[in-house]
Amino acid sequence: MRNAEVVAMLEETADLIEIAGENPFKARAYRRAAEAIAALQEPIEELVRTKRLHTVEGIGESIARDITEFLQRGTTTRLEQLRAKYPPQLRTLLEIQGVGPRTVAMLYDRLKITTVDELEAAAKAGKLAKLPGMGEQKIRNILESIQVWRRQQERVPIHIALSLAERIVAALQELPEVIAILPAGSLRRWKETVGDLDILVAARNTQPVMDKFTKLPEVQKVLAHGTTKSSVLMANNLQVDLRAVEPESFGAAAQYFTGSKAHNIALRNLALKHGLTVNEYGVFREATGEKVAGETEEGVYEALGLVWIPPELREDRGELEAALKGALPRLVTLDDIRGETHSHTRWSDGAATVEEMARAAMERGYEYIAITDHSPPMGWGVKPDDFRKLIREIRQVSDRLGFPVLAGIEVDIASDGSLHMDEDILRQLDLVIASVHSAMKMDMDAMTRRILKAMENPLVHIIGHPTGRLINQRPPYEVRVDALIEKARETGVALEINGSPERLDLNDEHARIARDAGVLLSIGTDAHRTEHLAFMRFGVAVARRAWCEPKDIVNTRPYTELREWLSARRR
DNA sequence: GCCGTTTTCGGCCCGACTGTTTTCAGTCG
Ligand SMILES: Nc1nc2c(ncn2[C@H]2C[C@H](O)[C@@H](COP(=O)(O)OP(=O)(O)OP(=O)(O)O)O2)c(=O)[nH]1
Ligand SMILES: [Mg+2]
Ligand SMILES: [Mg+2]
Ligand SMILES: [Zn+2]
Repeated sequence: MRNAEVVAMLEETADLIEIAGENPFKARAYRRAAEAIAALQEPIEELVRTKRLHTVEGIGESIARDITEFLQRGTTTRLEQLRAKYPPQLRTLLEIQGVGPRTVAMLYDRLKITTVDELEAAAKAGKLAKLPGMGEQKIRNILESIQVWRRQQERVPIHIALSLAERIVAALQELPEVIAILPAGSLRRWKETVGDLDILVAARNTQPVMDKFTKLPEVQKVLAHGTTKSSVLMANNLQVDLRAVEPESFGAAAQYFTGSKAHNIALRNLALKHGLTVNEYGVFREATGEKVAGETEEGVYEALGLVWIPPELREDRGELEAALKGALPRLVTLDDIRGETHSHTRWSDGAATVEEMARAAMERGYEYIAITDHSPPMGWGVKPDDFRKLIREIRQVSDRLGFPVLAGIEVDIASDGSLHMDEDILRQLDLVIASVHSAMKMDMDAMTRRILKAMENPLVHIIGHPTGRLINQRPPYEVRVDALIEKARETGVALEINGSPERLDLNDEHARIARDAGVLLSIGTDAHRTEHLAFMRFGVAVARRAWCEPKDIVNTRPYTELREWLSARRR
């Protein structure tokens, strides 16, 4: 599958078109095509082979020709011509805040600057001052932006972003002018990582809010400071954008600031078809300018003939079409979750006892919890003899508490696809999660075969964290997720949405494909301490972004139904 | 470059902030 390469080619083409100063709509066309292919689940080669490239929205004759040529010779004539004019390493300069395609082109045309270091040197040597439109302030800003660029950090995982946002919201809440606050952007959409924090406030008098926001104690640098919008860089190098509107526009502003950008553009295009125009202040009739909505988000969507769309779905992946037809899914909620399917205790690498985990589950209002400690060969795995004792303890605790505690295991899948635990023990267990923890550097076919073999084992109920990725730390191991999904459909084995915020595995996109295939999913927190049971909200968020309804999630089922599913696998 | 319940040509989301501009281009959300 060469989709990622094609996406990179199209993005480079788009960037270089902009730098070259060609029609910006052409650049947008290339960018839209890149997005469409990034969202594609099928290998692009297959689309080319079966002559279906044109069926992809945003791919016409020229881009189809580019893609075909790229797959044959690894580059395109279009790209070669652009590269001859502007070297591709110029694209790095675009990462510097405030430096866009026009500036990059001028820096190259006039000074042959191609790297950040050269730009810095030229600025310090006073060479930029000769350029048109380059005043002292602009040069100072570029130098400062280069420093920020050098410290630039990766995208922030959602659980960290949530707590940072809470602190800022609390500070803004103190301001007397603030009537309402809403953390928006990718955070409100529950994306797994966020690039910045986007916070919306309602206020009658917005200027003092902006003034006080830019003077918050943790602010390292003020990037912009206007009457309705400001941006700051916090001490931890996280950017925070604040937008303020009057209460009459709060709904429209919430819609705008929640995004995504692609959703906004699609929504605004839909409005135009109805003679309406949408901005962050409201929905207006194009002809008269009359305002028809804006105070609430529901009102904005309603004015366009849509039902309100949950933020998690706002990615322009079919949600507008579904909302038009009134066919949005009834997304699963935290309240729908009836129990925990993946947890650890001191018997392996957890911090709590079986009883503590069970009591914590009861406190959450669950109907059941499965204790699923590790198997060998991990050093902390429970050895077969100890596992018999662990099972006894689980039964005793369950009896004592009068609360269903399932005896489970997270068994390691060996390189050959066999399970690292005695079969007689697996038979005694109520719930078996099988997952990969070792020998992750296998080639794609071998890894896929390994997991498929485990799925064919009738003792296995769930495949845990199916791709093994750790957010910002480790890429997924190479595996054909579509093959796992197909096998899950065939066998009835559930795939896990691991809700541990460093994993979130399956991710939203894979979980959506699984759901569309009718595959059952299990949301487990992989709790290693009692507090980790609260990670369930992150797992639910992934499921919601995957369009999952309660019926798609096995642990929305009541205890008896869960037991029926578990034993049905064994027959 | 793409696309079509108004179009095969003429649009393409829409607005805030900044710096250097004397009326707005560039960049970003
Ligand atoms: N209409 C419109 N809205 C935009 C545009 N760019 C950004 N927005 C809106 C939608 C975004 O969700 C919101 C915040 O912008 P961000 O750049 O912070 O993006 P977002 O938070 O979605 O993703 P992030 O995790 O920050 O990369 O502003 C745009 O070009 N047009
Ligand atoms: Mg954002
Ligand atoms: Mg932002
Ligand atoms: Zn685990």
